[in-house]
Amino acid sequence: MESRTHLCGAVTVDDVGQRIKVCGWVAKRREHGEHLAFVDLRDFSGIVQCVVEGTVDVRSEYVLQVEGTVQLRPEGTSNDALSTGMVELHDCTVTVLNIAEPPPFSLDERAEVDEPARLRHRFVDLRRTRMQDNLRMRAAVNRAIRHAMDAQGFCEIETPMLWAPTPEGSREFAVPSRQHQGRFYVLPQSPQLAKQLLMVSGFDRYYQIARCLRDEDLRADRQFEFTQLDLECSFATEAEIRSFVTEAVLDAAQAVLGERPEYPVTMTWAEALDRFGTDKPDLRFSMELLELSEVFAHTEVKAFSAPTVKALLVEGGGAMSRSALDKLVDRAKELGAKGLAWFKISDGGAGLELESPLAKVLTDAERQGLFEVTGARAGDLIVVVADQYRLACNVLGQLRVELGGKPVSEGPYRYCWIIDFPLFDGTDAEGNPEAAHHAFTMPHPEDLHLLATEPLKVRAQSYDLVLNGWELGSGSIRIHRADIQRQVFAAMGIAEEEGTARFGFLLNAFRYGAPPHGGFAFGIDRLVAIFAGENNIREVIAFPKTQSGADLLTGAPGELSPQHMAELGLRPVPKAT
RNA sequence: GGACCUGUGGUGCAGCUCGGAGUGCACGCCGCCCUGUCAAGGCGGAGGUCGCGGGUUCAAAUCCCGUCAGGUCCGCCA
Repeated sequence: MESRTHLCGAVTVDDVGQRIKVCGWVAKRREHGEHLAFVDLRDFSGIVQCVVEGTVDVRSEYVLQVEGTVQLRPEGTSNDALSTGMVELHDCTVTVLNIAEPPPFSLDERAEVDEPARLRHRFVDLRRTRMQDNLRMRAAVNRAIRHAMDAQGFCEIETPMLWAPTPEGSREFAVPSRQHQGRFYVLPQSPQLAKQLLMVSGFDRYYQIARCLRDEDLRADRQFEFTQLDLECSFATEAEIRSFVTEAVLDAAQAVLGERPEYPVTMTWAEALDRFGTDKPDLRFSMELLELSEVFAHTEVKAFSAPTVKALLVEGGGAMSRSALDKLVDRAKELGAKGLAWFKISDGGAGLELESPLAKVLTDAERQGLFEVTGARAGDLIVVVADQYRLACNVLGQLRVELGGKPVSEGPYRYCWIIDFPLFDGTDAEGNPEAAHHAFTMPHPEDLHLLATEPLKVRAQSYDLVLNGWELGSGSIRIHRADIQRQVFAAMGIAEEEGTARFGFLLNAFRYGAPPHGGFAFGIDRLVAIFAGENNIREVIAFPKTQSGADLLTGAPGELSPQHMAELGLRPVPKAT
């Protein structure tokens, strides 16, 4: 005899009359004296009500097997909130499979629980419907992605977790070697180099749902360990690669949301920055950046004497209090702006009027230009940042989301592709351009001639996928030819020997017939969080770490025994005081 | 590395400005009552190092300084 015949949430009116067995945890017990008691039994699928004619010695979260007869509930006692609300179990034989202490917090969905408490008792927290649903949704997303990649001819290949230190962008986790004391493996920040080697090997289309590790500070959307769909393919154009990824993310959405989101729009990096002030625009709302540079081109106002003057129109923002505006100014400064000018718009009878510390110093033409460009109406607020172009865009782009946006997880789901990124993003301490993506990114063919002369103007064949203002991932066409790689290294001030030292095994492999190739990787944690309606990826990770990188359940990071340390050739350094 | 917010019985909160006995609310827990409830209901009870340390004061959950933990963000994250 099997121990259960039905899942709790799957008992229906079709089962009426049958003798069935269910297993689960006691969600709730309601006693009505010595003749009647109700036990709500819960498993991941839902709750079924068991009617006990008498008393029953069970408590919350006891683990039970209940054998009972399915009956329709008496007239007027059905419960619409339950999938099984029309039925209940009678003549129950209750077997206590295990007792349980009272849970450390309520498992009821309506209860708000302190996150540290949830993390300390994650095994209980994961019993809750929310977490069950999130992790099962994650499994469904993985399944859909695997299916999509398989259907598009990709081959799943695993790559090592113990890899060689290859200083790239992010800080790597190091693993000391026992057999080679004083030497270290690192955990991969991504399978980037491995998958490029696989292209040289002729695997043509590779993918992997890969764990990546980066020893950088944590955020709501960042954990040390995260999971990416990592893919690479040979002999494919940039557009083809984006199409492969698009299929995967649209299929994933369809699998868990039941409908296919709009096909992603494609926008250049330059356009995204100009219109939305960011390379990860949230396209669910407009409120685009407004260009005031012309209006203030010859201004006497010091605050606006800058290469770029841009603004946001906050409809209805005129109602903001002075202290709220002060906070906004502080926020702009935190984001790097020198300041933030604001103008409340009101109707003065004879036309629109400005209320602002700067209202008096504007000329009539500037005032007029401000109204014309923004199209502001009474009750609105205009905020203005004047600065270098990139900075002004970035600050307003961030404020745009904070003033007009909504949580990332709320629909609709608006994917977009951002293309034509700059190859280099600023310069390092020695004035050398730094790779925006990585050092193997293929320059835009039309811009190759600028590499030596104006490297910061070179566009890259790289592309990001963005969903509702979150960067899901990025990819690029890689450099497969040694001559172009030399040019890029030269532009970055990397001597040939240095490039060889850092990436030697890859460059060496490229000498043996590297095909043209490119790829992509996107964060599955972020994708699932958005689909699950969560604003934090910890909610879609079974055992996440806190912002300081601690695991409150296991106590990690922990200490090693002196013996273990010695075996690894490690000696604790006294803490600096 | 930095900014801000939070920390009060098992859980969620109030109390903190303006110092006066661990004061209050809801849930949970324990006991009793209750034959149709479903976040059941009624009565009773237990449960506290107010994160920790120091300072001010006759007196500190409350004011000050430091520190720890958690969160959000800046830096960082090719």
